[in-house]
Amino acid sequence: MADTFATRVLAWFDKNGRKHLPWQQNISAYGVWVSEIMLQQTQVTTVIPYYQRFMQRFPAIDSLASAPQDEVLHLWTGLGYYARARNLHKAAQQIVQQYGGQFPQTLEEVMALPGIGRSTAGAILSLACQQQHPILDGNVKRVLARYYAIDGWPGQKAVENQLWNLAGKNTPAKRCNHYTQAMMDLGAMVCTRSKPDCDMCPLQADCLAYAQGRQSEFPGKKPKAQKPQKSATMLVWLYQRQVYMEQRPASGIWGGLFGFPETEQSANLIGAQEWQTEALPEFRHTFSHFHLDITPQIRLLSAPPGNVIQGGSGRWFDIDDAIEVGLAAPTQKIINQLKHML
DNA sequence: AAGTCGGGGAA
DNA sequence: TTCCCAGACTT
Repeated sequence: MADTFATRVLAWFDKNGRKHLPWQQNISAYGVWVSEIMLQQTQVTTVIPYYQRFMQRFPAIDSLASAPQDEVLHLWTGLGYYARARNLHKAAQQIVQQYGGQFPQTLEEVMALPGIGRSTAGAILSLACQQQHPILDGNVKRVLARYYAIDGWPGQKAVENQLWNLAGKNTPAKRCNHYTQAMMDLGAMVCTRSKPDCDMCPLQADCLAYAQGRQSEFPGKKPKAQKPQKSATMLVWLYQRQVYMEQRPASGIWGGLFGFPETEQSANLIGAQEWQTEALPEFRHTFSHFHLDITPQIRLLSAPPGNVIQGGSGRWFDIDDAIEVGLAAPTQKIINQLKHML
């Protein structure tokens, strides 16, 4: 093979790579950073509208740093992995304090920011600053595991180390930004999880998986575990068109988001007030590691809630107003159902 | 090394 | 249904 790995990948990129994504226009470290965080474990088509809204509201690092956390979480509502938003917000404040609002330019400094690991740091500095760093996201893992026929699940340390070495070996000094984008595009568009389009691949000639007809065997699959099933009742205190929600603890599931009280614990927060109950349909919400069957239960109050909820730390929200705090997807779903019913 | 942390698109 | 996606952090 006359051309090197990187040369072929770059030639493919020039013809077929993605060059019109929102974060590829007027490239800045900040925009690339936001996009990389949103894109962690999240597909491009899902991210694009979130990215647009986020950048419109927070066009620069200092505007993000000075915003209330609730507003940041609000713009993350429905995107999942809310620690990403909390870390992004915290990191913006660190950049203002430690670097005068300028995004740091060394791998060590960038990796020290919350929410940024080695791959994301490499991607930002490569894409935005033309620095030569390898990345190892899901796309690159798949391309390299197939090209070199690397056995084993990349979640295992030894396999991951092997892939990092190969990623570093192939990352060129010239056009490293295009190479980084090219590897992600190749994994997303050609070397796909199922039915890879090998006839369009610039690496076909010496891809070991292709030569052996074993594309589907790489990368090795994660050993699958049975997902536990849990259930929860969400109490929807309702007065006219207002609902009661409490902010969840900063860490743990749905950290920092607002949600309905779960189980019966808030029943004793109510005074001698009368209410009517009304059931909403039960539905299932699935996390990466368990199923949650949710039973929403409306408790319709007949008198103003002014001093009804006594021990609660929550707030009342009018469902017709813009609720500018973070909400988990099931919470948003229940509110939408309510708006339809009432 | 294993567990935690969301939600949705695709097969 | 199951898999897994531009992963990082905690224990």
